[in-house]
Amino acid sequence: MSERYDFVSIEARAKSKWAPEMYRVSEDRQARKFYCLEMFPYPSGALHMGHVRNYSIGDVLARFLRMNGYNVLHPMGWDAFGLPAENAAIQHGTHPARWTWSNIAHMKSQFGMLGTSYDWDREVTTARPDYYRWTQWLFLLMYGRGLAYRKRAAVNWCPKCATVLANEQVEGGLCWRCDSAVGLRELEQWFLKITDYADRLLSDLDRLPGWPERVRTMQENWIGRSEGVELVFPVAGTGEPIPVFTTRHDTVYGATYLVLSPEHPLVDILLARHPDPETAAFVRRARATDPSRRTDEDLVKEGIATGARALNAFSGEEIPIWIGNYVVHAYGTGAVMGVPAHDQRDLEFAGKYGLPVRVVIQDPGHTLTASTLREAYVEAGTMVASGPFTGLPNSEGKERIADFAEKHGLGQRRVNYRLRDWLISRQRYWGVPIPVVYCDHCGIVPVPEDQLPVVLPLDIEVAPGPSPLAQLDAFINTHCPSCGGAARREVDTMDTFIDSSWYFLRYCSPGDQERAFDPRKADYWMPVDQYTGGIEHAILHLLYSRFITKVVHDAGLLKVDEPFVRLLTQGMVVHHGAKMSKSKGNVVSPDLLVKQYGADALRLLILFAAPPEKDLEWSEAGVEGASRFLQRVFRVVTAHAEEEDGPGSSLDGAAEELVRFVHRTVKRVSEDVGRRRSFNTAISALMELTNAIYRYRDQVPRPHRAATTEALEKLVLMLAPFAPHLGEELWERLGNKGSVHLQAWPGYDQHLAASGDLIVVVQVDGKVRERLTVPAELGMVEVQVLAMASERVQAHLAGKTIQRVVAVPGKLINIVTS
RNA sequence: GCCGGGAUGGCGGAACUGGCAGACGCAGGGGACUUAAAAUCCUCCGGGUUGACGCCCGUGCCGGUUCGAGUCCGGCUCCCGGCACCA
Repeated sequence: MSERYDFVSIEARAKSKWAPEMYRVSEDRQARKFYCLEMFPYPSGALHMGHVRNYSIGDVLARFLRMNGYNVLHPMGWDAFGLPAENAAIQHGTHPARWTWSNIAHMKSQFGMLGTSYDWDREVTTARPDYYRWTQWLFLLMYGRGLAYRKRAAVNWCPKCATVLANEQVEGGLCWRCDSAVGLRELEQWFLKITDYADRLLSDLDRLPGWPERVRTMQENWIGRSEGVELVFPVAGTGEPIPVFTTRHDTVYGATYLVLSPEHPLVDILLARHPDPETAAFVRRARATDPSRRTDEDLVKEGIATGARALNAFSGEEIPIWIGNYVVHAYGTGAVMGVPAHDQRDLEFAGKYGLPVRVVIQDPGHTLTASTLREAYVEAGTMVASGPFTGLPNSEGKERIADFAEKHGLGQRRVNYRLRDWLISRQRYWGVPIPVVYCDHCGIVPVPEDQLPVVLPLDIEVAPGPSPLAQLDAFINTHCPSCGGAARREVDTMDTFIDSSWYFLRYCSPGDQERAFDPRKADYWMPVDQYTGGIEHAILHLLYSRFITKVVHDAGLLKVDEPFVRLLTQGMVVHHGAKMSKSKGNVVSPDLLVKQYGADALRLLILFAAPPEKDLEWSEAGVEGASRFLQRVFRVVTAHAEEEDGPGSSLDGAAEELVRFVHRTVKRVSEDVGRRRSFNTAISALMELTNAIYRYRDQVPRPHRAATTEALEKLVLMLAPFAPHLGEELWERLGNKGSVHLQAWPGYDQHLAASGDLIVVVQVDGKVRERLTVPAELGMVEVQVLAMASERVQAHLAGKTIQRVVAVPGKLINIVTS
């Protein structure tokens, strides 16, 4: 009666064997370092399947690289500030801190359950003063470098979260967290000048070949660089300059009007000069439209003439100035020139309001006429009706007009970005206090570094409505660090994305009391060699982290200026075709699965079922398959271990073939996990090896002892990163001492892996007609002779003339007939 | 509209540099063991055709390059993701 695979006791035994110091690391300049990082979780309550996937990937890599001799930094922590804690506090009458700490405790125990290999000595928690003190320090660093500033602006406001949001956190006009429609509010808020870094954030994407194309493209789109010219149109009569940004300055002779955004400062000036109730009403209405509807495609393009005119210095004409609801104030200069013939939007606008259309770029194919133009012509062509530039190809005209504008003070070349500065103020309690006080005498005064942290008071009541900080006099009232007089503290907290945009630096020296991170240690560990996390952070967290890293680099505190060398964005875990969520009722609990099948089976399945970057459709049957495989491994190792020791039968052909198979598998798995990060194929290779071992043992009366031991030991070593508990158990049962996770990754003999019999395909005219099993050492000339001798091949060659023979060594022979 | 990614058996997927399409697993059919079941093992499993050996077709669609295309090129269709009155 053979023993069954009892994962409950095996996993408990393995865990009891693992000491915390097993994965503890320090800087070792002799060893090759590897920083293996997974996005730390928000402590929302419990780990879900998405987490299991994320952290299984990271754990396999960390264990694999450790076995390969790397000094692996593999830390974990908690992105612990955030709104859900406040909402939970309101709902359940608890405190955000208590809710957060208890979630962390539970989730940490779940990590233990999964058997992940973290250096827990490096645990960071963003909501603890020993961490957020340095988040505040980072803010001061940026303030000192002119990268943090306060500005009154119309900002995104989520009514449900009762706070403002950064542009990146508004998705299609809706709040990224709660999907409420976002409105606009005119508020004075703190911003970080990420736009100063727009160019570098864009161009340095080229230095990230280890990132998925998809993510780089998304960041590229988000930054939205466009090259053009800012042309100045003076107001006729008064001469006030109206700069407009355009990428089509080659069409400037076709500009027949200007359009200002409703928020443009000149609008109020012109209105004051020529009061008109209709225009005033239009402006009021346009300004009140919230941003979610403003960028709506269905928004009707509307405008109104101001009556004022501006000079088109190129054509010498005076053209009307309009106000239009479709002009985005925050982009460019908030004013555009209207060229109906060569811009679809302008053509529609001109059509609606009877503005003149003038063709200035001619289609080389067929001649365009302004009166019959139904679609704007936006392709390349020859410039016409464009003064001295007439006759030029428009691409050349573009350069000439830009040169001309710069020479005559009519405008300048400019680069514009879609990216906006990062709004970081949040009208919420559970976050990092912005370390600033407001003094009637001195104005905005940053809290000096030696007075950090500005502690978030914990003795508060969280209730719906405004942040409790804003009502807490004991917090608000303070002294000015500069003049000592009475002053008020900033009551807003920081966007929690700041917390997570530098945590990878803190992991390098988590206990440092003197500074955010020790540069010597950070320079050792950074950059993160492999970062794993969800695609949903393609812009948000990943762009912010790149920005902060560059700032810290520029401050001379860090050698690297890109944080993540290689990025793996894992796909979602879906169930019944939809992302798992409580509201859809399709959630599968990892705890339950661990109870039913064990952590090893769960980890194995989640890596086996799909390549890491693809979405994974959850299947209950799959986990049974994974469990079945582990049982097969368990049974064969146990059977072998129980067999009498001894030489077994001699090293015959079958045993030799097994050894070759082992070496081939080690090669495959090493490449799949190491170079390709292809865990699903690595696991399938391990399954094939297991099948081969079974086949061998069935084939011979007494298996060759050494060959079988080698096969099983290597199988167990390679399985260990995926199924760490079973790996540990079986390593011991094979008679080995010490943890399997501290062993060296098995090597393989290149020659052995490439030796043995192989199958060469013989084609006639590209169609497979024969498969020859030949020794790998056999030359292709000999193989060709065998191929020609084949009856089947001969049958297909009957009556044909051989024209040529293509031979691919070790693979195929193709006999081509005429 | 622009940009990026994708489409392979009943299902998840494999085929890495142009060289055996469907590895590995799931589901299913048949069988062995068993009083029976579970577990385990063996076997079949893209379509058509054949008594059989085989032969023909087949990687979203149309065409091309090549001795040879799931893979490369051109043109489409559909799906997913990002951006979008950004001038």
